[in-house]
Amino acid sequence: MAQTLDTTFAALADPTRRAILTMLLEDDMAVTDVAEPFQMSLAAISKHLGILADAGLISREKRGRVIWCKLEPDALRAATVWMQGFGQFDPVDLDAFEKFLESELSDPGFPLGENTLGG
Amino acid sequence: MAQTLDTTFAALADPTRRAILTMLLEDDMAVTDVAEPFQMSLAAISKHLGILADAGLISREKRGRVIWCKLEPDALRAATVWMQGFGQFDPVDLDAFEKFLESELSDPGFPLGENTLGG
DNA sequence: GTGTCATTCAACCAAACGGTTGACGATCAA
DNA sequence: TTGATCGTCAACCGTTTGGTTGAATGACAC
Repeated sequence: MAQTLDTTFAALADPTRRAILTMLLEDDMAVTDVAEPFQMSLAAISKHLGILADAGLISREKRGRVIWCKLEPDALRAATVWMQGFGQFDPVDLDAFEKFLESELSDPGFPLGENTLGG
Repeated sequence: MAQTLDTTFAALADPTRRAILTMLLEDDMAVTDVAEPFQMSLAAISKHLGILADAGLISREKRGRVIWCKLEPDALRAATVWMQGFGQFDPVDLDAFEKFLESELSDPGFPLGENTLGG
C-alpha cells in the first residue's frame, strides 16, 4: 500500500519474492499453494507476501479460510517509468521475457528456496 | 559487476542511490562533488557508489587523484525487461519522467540526505 | 620532502532483514 | 463438540545494511 519506489524496489530485490510474483502471473493462488514449492516455512512465505502487499504488488482476499493472492501489476508502473527514463533504450524486448518465463515456470523451475529467477 | 536482478533492485531501493543516479544522468561527476549535496559523510557516499558500481549501474575511472563516476544505463536493461513483462501496460510515459527529473534536479532538489526522489 | 586534497579502509554501531519455532484465532468438516 | 486445516502473530536469532569516526593511501603543489 505504501507504493513508493523504495518499497517497490526493495520488494523486488529478493529472489523468493520475484519467484512468487512469477507464479502469480499464471494465476491467483492460496498462501499455502504459494508456499508449497519453497523449502522454507509457511510463516516465512507469509512475511514475503506481506512485504509484496505493502508494496502494492499483490492484493490478498480472504474467502472462507483461504486467502487468495492476486498480482497487481499496476504497482510496477512508477518504477518502470523511473527505470525507462534511465535506460533510454529501444522498446523493451518482450520476447526475451516470454522465453525467460518459460524456462522459469516449466522446466526445472521449482523447488527453489534459494537463489533462482535470475538472482 | 555482479549484474543480477538481486543486486540491481537492491541498489535501486535506496533513495540516496537513486538521487546519485539522477545526478549522474546530467553529467559525470567526481566523488566529492557527488557527496556535496548530501548531509552525510563522504565515506557513506563512497559506500553507496561502491554498491552502485557492484551492480554495474555506474563505472568509476581514476584520473589523477580524482575518481570520475559515470552512469551505465545498460545495467538496467535486464531489470527493465523483467518489470515490463509484468507491467504489460502501454508504452511508458517518458514525458512524465522528464517532468519528474525537472522537479528533482532544478528547484528545491537537494540538499537531501533523507527521503527524496519519490522515496 | 612537506603539506594538502581526494578517496578508501577498518572498526564500530543501531536498525532492518530473512529466517526459525511455537502458540494462536478462524474456518470448515465430522 | 471435536478435530484438522489455513494463515498470522510474537519472540527470537544471525546476518546485512546504512551510517559514523579516525586512520591510511595516493596524487598534486610548493
